[in-house]
Amino acid sequence: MLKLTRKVEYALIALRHMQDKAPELVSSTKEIATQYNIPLEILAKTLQHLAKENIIEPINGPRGGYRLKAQLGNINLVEFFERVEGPLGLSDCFYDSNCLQIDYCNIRTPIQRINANMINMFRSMTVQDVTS
Amino acid sequence: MLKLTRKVEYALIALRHMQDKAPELVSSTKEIATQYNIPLEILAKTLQHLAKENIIEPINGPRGGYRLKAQLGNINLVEFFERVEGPLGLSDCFYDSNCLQIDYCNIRTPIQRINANMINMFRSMTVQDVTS
DNA sequence: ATTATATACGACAATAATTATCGGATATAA
DNA sequence: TTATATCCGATAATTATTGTCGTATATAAT
Ligand code: SF4
Ligand code: SF4
Repeated sequence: MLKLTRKVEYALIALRHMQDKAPELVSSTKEIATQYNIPLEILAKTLQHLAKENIIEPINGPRGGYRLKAQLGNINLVEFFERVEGPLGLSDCFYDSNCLQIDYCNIRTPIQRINANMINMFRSMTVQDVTS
Repeated sequence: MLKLTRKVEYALIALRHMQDKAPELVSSTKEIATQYNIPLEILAKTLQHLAKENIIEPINGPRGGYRLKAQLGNINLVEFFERVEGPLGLSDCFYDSNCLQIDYCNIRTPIQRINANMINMFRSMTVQDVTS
């Protein structure tokens, strides 16, 4: 409960890896997968996803890879999580309404309050807070 | 990602239900399951669990059920989540160490910092904040 | 041009976590 | 004695997450 997914962790590991280099240098999927012991194919998908989101920039061909494109300090963690994993919330009912209890639920309002606290907390941090 | 489990939600719904009654009145599993449209057997397990944790008190036999035993204002949400669902953390490595990346991970420290923020936030609220 | 290396991407498979069900026991008030 | 309720282990179903495979495309180096 309340855990990050591996995909988010892999993304953060990769971003920090790129951040640690001079900005013009590229990092290949294989290089990152090897260094951090991450399954190559999954990391590849994750990086493709980050590229589609314009967070990193792909360089095709041999000696290719990715390098940072976005300013990590401008992406707060809520935005980042949602761009990587989709909608965020302590309960489904905040972005989807097929909860069987939704019409009778007596905790929805208080949970929403707590959810707002959590969202605010993550929004107060940026990806850079993880990669530095 | 970052969602509560149904079990936790069912527990909170039930606790709020009990809290809304005079303290000496009992609530049966069936009564709660019906009113909130929760699968009976799952709710039963959940309430048995809460009883073992001394959060509610079981009354056996016909006209039985449960009533509140603990002071909900004394149980913070971290404690509650952990008593209902086990150890809490944004990543496994804070309570378990079979993460394949653990020896190479470059984000463990910052994630731990963020985890601490999250834990502090949940610790600053009590079950009563949900049930009132 | 050819080759080797790298990303791109859809479809699929395996695993793990969560959620739900079943069967039969014990306690007790009426 | 009976009906109602909790108790509890075992198991099944479902869903979410995580991982794999095959093939296509791009491009730098030779
Ligand atoms: S309606 Fe209530 S039970 Fe359903 S997801 Fe929202 S908070 Fe949870
Ligand atoms: S070691 Fe790193 S990758 Fe593994 S669980 Fe901890 S933070 Fe996540």
